[in-house]
Amino acid sequence: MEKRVKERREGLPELPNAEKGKVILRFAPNPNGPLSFGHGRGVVINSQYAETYDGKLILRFDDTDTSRKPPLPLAYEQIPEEIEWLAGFKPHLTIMASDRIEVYYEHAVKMLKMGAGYICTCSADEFKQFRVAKSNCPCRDNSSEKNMQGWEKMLDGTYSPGDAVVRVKTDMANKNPALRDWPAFRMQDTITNPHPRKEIGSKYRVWPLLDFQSAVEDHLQGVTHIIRGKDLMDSTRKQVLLYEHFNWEYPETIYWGRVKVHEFGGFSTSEMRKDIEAGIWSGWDDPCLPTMATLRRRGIDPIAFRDFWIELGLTQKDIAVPLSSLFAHNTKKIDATAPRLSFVRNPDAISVGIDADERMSSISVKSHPKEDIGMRKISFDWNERGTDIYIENEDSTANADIGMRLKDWCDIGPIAEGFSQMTSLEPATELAKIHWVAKGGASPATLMRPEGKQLHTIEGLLENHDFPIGTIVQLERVGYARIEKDGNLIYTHD
RNA sequence: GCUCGCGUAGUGUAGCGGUCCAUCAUGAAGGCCUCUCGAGCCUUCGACUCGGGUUCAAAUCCCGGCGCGAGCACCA
Repeated sequence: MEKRVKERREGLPELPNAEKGKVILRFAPNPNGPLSFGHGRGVVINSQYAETYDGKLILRFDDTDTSRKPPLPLAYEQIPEEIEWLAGFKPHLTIMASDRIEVYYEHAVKMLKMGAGYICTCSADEFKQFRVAKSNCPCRDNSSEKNMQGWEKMLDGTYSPGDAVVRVKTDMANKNPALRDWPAFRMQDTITNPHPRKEIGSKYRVWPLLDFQSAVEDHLQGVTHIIRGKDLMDSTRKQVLLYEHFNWEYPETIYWGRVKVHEFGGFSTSEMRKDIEAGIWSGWDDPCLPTMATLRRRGIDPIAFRDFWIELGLTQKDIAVPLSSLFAHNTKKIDATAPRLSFVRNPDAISVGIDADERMSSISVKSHPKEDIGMRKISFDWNERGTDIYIENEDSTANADIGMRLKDWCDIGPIAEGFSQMTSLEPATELAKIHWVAKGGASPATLMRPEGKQLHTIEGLLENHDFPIGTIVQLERVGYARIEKDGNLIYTHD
């Protein structure tokens, strides 16, 4: 009997009805902040499919809410960079919804003239009653002339925000309440809350809602496949009803479920923005925040982040993943190129006694135990008794009675009054191997280590080095860390 | 309340009627290797939400229950 090994599908599943070279995908974030951890999924999945099918990826800024989720100017610049970092290429086309308001207006007018939509002057509460009761609101019977008059009143400011909306006619008896005559346009007070893009500012009073804007734009751009969260399933259903009015064909749509990262409970872009402005966080790349900027800063490899998302796949299950899953991917990417370096926390000065004939001016240590990525040199200053080093307090107390192995150098005997005699250059296997730095060969540095919403700042002595800013190193017996601009360290992961 | 969706080892996934006493990764435990508590290698552990039905045959199809999540915003 032979055991058959079943073929296991690798990577993402095939896209339905996808023809190589003709696939058009889009990634449509709200630029109310730079990209978050969760946006990574949209970037990775869409860009991966674009590559696989030799298709196009459109970046669309859905910036149509000027008051609740106002766009952040910085985001328009940072998001494209973040996409390029993660996807490995620039979007083939970038669109801003705020540039396309008049196009949406044309479609609104078309819809009103067709009798497929109407101006509704009911309040949100009033309409809710109709929605619950499955009955038509009085505005539903407006003639198209009356609707056009209403539309003009919205545009010219006769109406104020809250007075009127444009609704898409579906069916008030639709068994899914979410689909009943849904709103397509509302008014916004752009005098009080101008759109942050200067060229838009207070130019428009009437703004499309996502379901309308996105639906029209997807059609106009020839989007063939929409990949979105399953919380948008009803959005798809609303849009399909709109497409039927226009006689358009809706793109293939694929959904993913909700992802929660254990370590990051309860962060939203709006909340982060508020807290950054309040000074709670140092910026969008604060070590504690679940943003792509922070991931980059902490030394997460973009390929590892891609692998992480691709492994999660495209299921509609709601999942909760630990950050360690991403870290496992990252270790695979960075370990081979991460130079080893010693970082001594809670340093204890130890004087090491060495006979004069065994003193060398320096030793050379491999930067990586397996890979050939160079050597580092550790120099010593000698005095009458020997030389001074620092080791972690925890190590010196734990091993004071028996001595220890100074990794890559020598064994030392028991420590008494800050002094220990070197016993051998060759390692005695029974001794604990600890890391250390030479007195003149290290400089004070801090290691920033985020733990949930807490940032721990660990002081220590970092072995001297000449690695450039941004190098990801492995601190012996501590973990991976990235060298920051000021020479300090930010913790990557274990 | 109405509507929609999901439910495979601790976690995440593959499988989607027989080749499944169910894949792979991660995790945990043990071992090997190694001058790091890192990497690598090996072994082990561990799952089809429940109940009916259809069928010669169900993780896979159907119905119901249960659990979880989402939508019903003049947010995206």
